[in-house]
Amino acid sequence: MTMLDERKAAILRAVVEEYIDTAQPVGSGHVAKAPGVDVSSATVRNEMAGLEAEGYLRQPHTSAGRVPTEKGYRFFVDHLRQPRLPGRSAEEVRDFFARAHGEAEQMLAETSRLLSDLTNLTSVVVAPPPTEATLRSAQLVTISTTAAVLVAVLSDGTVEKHTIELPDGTGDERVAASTAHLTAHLSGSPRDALRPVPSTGDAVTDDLVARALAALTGRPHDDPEQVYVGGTARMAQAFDAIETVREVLGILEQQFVVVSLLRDVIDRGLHVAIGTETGVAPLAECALVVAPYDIEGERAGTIGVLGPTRMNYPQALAAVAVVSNRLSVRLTEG
Amino acid sequence: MTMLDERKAAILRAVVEEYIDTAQPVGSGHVAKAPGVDVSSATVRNEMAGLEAEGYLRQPHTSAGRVPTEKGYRFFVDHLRQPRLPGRSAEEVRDFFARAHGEAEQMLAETSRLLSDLTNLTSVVVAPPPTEATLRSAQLVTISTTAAVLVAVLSDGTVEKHTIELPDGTGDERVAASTAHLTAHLSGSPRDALRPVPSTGDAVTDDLVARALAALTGRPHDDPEQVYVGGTARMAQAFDAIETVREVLGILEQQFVVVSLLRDVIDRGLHVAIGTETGVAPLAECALVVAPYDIEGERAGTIGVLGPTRMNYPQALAAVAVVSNRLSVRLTEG
DNA sequence: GGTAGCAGTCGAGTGTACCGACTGCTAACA
DNA sequence: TGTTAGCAGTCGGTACACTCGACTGCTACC
Repeated sequence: MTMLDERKAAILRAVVEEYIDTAQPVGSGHVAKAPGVDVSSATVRNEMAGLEAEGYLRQPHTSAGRVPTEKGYRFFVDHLRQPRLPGRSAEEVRDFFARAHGEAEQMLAETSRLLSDLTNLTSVVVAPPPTEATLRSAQLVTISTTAAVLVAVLSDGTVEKHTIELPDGTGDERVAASTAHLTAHLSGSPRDALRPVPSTGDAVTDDLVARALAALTGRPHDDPEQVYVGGTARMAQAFDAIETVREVLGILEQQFVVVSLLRDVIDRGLHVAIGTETGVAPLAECALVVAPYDIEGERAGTIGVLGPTRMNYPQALAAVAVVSNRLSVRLTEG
Repeated sequence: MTMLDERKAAILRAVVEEYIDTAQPVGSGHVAKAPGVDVSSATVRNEMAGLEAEGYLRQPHTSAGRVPTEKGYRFFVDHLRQPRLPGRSAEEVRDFFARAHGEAEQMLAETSRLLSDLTNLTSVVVAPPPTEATLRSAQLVTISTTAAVLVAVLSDGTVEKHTIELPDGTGDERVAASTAHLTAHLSGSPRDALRPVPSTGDAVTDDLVARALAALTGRPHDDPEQVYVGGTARMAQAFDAIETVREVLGILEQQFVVVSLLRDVIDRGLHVAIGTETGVAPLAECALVVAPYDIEGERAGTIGVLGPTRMNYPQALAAVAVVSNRLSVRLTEG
């Protein structure tokens, strides 16, 4: 069922490659000239008819060449031998991670740009979800007579910030007391399961402590997983139907959709989702290449590129794979 | 020179309004029917010929209607009576700021979405530049045996985070000592002019303190002013030339360009920049409506919308004005 | 089983004619 | 003098016919 004889496979590959290159339906004549296909155009025609019957190819109109279907692209990527990144790009990646500096957030944003540059596609980088880290420190800092900032540092190095309104008549000493109290009772606790803290014996201080705790506990619908999208302009060159561009950009603006899209694909064990495989209707003409990255061996986040179904899969797969590897190393080393 | 008699002004206004509405060159017949123009199409033709000679209008082809030039749009916006936001939109803004919650960053990101929704245009929100705030607190928190996080809280409530590598053999007590030392000597100092701190008498601690200070002092090319761009998909409906969309999206991806563009416009004392007035070549077919917002009476950041030159200026001006006002109030109150 | 060649299909490109929406101009009019 | 009606002219857009070229499927032959 999923098997094709050697010759059909070669012909299918030739069609896909040519179509990726030219974006034009490809005819038997071109295929016959392709390397790896050593038969006449007539034979190619016969085989292509078969491939069409089996759903790998499709004819936009009678008397036109063939275009790959989703199934055709799927076969193509499934039978790709492991692709390598061209030397120049590999070097670019190396350079990037050698020069890379700064905090994780910034690195991820720049990684998005890198991916987009490498592949000439739109790129998506999903930051690691809020970890199950433990609290290392919680500090209240007075900002004005009525407000303070609660700064919480987690064991994974992330920092959370919340603005807290000060109860009337809170002096510096009570703020300090609260900080001490919070740190004493909370440090080491898992971020997601903070225990209530005992009373301090002072009502105002208790109030302040409660407010801080509430800020840490109740996280309403903030905390949307952070996602960095880069190279959206490239979407506009990929399609000539402006309507398609609009729809895809619309999807990309909905961070939540993007995040769950990537997660879904990964969860299904895929590296590539083609057209309707993405499960998102407006992306019917797009394909997505993804890879997870790790921090200290643990699944952390996901990176990927999004482009038209007729994108350069070998290049995209190679770029995503290499970048996710390097990124894992970089983030693990710190 | 910049004056037009009453009738010409009415005709120009009619042309601009009709063109904004239909995106089609408008002919004398339509203008003659417009409210406020009570002359025949023949007279309109005569006047339009004049307006064209003076550079307010332009004919795409002989035998086509007229289209406003930049100068035409400029006259139109300069002679707009102060526009009001339609009731429904005003309500939307009110609701938004009533519901608004969370930290400043998140608010700005959501404000960008709001603006884009109100105007159906691409929106840009530039966060306040790093302030001249003073340091309130600097705390080092150990994350692992080799790394710590430096958390600095500024008087304006912002929090800065830097990862610091720990010198070999730094124990908790030295980290604590460093924190104490930094806080003691730096709190109250302006963020941008941190003084060197005296030695602690311990070499390792001094090393650690120096590293923290370096992290605070040396900010290489991080710190690009934060900017939130929303509704880029709407750019794709605004133009039918895909090439234009691509160019504009390309510009919007360069945060630095966007930030300085807005700043330039504000500095020139403008609220609206039309076409080449933006000073950015690829935006020749775009117009930008901007307004600054304040925090406690001080110029803080800028908001704006970007759209085609034939955008709905009254709506855009009203939306930007109202949102910037409300935002100022909201950010000042805290 | 593979191939050459032929008949047939259909999109894309081209030239022509026509229609409609304009304009500028001129002559009449208040 | 300023306004208007009407007319001649321009030109983009659409419809249509036609050709051209790139395909295909099929059949007959090797």
